[in-house]
Amino acid sequence: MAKDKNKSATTGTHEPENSLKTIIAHAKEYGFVYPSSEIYDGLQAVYDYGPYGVELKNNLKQLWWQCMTRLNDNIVGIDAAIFMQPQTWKASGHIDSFSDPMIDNKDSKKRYRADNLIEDKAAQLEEEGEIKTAHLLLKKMNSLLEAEDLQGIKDLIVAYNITCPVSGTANWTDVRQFNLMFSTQVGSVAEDTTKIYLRPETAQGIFVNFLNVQKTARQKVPFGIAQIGKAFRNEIVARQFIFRMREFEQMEMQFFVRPGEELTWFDHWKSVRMQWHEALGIETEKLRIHEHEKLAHYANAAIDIEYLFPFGFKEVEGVHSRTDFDLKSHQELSGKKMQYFDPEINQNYVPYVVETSIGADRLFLMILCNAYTEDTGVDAKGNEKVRVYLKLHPALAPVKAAILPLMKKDGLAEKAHTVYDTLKYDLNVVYDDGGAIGKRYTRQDLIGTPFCIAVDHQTLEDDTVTLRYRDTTEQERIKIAELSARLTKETALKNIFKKLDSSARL
RNA sequence: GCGGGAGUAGCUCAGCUGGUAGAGCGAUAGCCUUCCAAGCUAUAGGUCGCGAGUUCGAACCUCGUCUCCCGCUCCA
Repeated sequence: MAKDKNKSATTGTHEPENSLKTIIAHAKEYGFVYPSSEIYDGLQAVYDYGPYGVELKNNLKQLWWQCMTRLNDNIVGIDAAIFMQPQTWKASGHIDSFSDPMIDNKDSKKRYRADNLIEDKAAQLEEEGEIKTAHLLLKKMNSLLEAEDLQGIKDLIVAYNITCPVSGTANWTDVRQFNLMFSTQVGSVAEDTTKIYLRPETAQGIFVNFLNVQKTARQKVPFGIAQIGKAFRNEIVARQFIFRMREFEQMEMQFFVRPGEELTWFDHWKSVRMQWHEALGIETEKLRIHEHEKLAHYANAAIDIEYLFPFGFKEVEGVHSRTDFDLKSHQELSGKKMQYFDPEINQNYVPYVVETSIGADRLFLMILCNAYTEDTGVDAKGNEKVRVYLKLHPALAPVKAAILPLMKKDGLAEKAHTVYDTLKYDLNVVYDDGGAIGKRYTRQDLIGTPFCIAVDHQTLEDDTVTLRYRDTTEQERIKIAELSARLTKETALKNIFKKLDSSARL
């Protein structure tokens, strides 16, 4: 990309609008997202939220939480621990499927699961009539896998002259274990420790609590459990800013239904969640549904809701029909019944589960990308300039209003402080009297503050102020006494979720 | 993991064939100013990503390393 030597932060033309670089730079410059431990060069795929970032993220979480638990009287929340008894991950399949021996071919640059390569070779040998050799190979492989002897597996691949299907060569790297779960240990004495994992998804905390919640919240199937919490995955390649992080936050809702009714509910949640994204103000053209062709081991139907990020359509939320896989395997491994007695049909069963799972960080990124706006106009001197602002829904904006005295003198600052004081109990507002008022308006535009309140000389006479709208920069005069009610109304989360009718009853 | 590109002040960048760092903007304080990054004055800020090496001398050359971006790969 050609560099423009005359570009500056204020005149604006730089990377194409909405390029990921622009978003990252804006997020860092204006206090939304910083690289983690940046003074030490950061840590790959880990980020921290700054003062405005955390406000925006909290607003998003709150919106999701209220849409789930308030709009649906049969959805309740929990907050489960990040650490769980390790058996949990055995039952969920994460220990088996999240840890694979991988090998790369140096010529074709292709990566394979080492065990798959060997199995393919065995199948080929069998076809060629070398049944004994094939069985011996598999036997060797299994004992090596059990012993976690990665070098042995590499040796086996070399010994049997297994080649890359693409390049045809046997120029392999070493076999490496890619364990996608982070582990640590409980217990302070080294010999006495137990290996535990940082949860790779929040869902299992819901499943293991299924009966606790059902009984104590006196819920009847169908009902749902919602949770917001951190999850951790040791991604091999984690990139694209906060899109794929090693530590991330999920907002999941597991909806328990009668067996056989799961696909109806799956369709229900699919459309409810899609409506939710539209209610946030995302244009329909930037959203799409991706149907899964290859289903995960636990699912019998699955879709992703994708958003058109600067780097293409990518998943923001998943809706999965997880069948009774999770509850059933917990039932088997723990020996505890994970069943519900349904009085309507007089039957005991393991409920089926429909899951909605959205990444809070991905949602945040979607909202940020979608809000970032560059308008070209002219400045006070008549030069062309680019006005950058975040077109955030007022209910989501980190700061709801800024109170700005036109000047510091003539008692305007003092008056503005009293306006600030009347609003601070109801809303996240800021006071700013530094520099010219135009600069202060711009500062607020850059962080997406929907309203600016200017205190001028007329205010001293009649107790009115001007209310400036971020998107149009237009102003209206309003009585100070009416401000609180007006702003509270305009910035209420209710404005978003009252558009939704997601009642989870059919 | 592979290939390509990048890293100098908060931001955007300049810094010639090696000679111990600059600009604009921003920030802060004051003055001025009744409304969209205005003006004047002053102040703060950088072991040139980090570590080695070559050299009398390294932001600049060499090697290593970390981080980020783009493409592929992988992954939910």
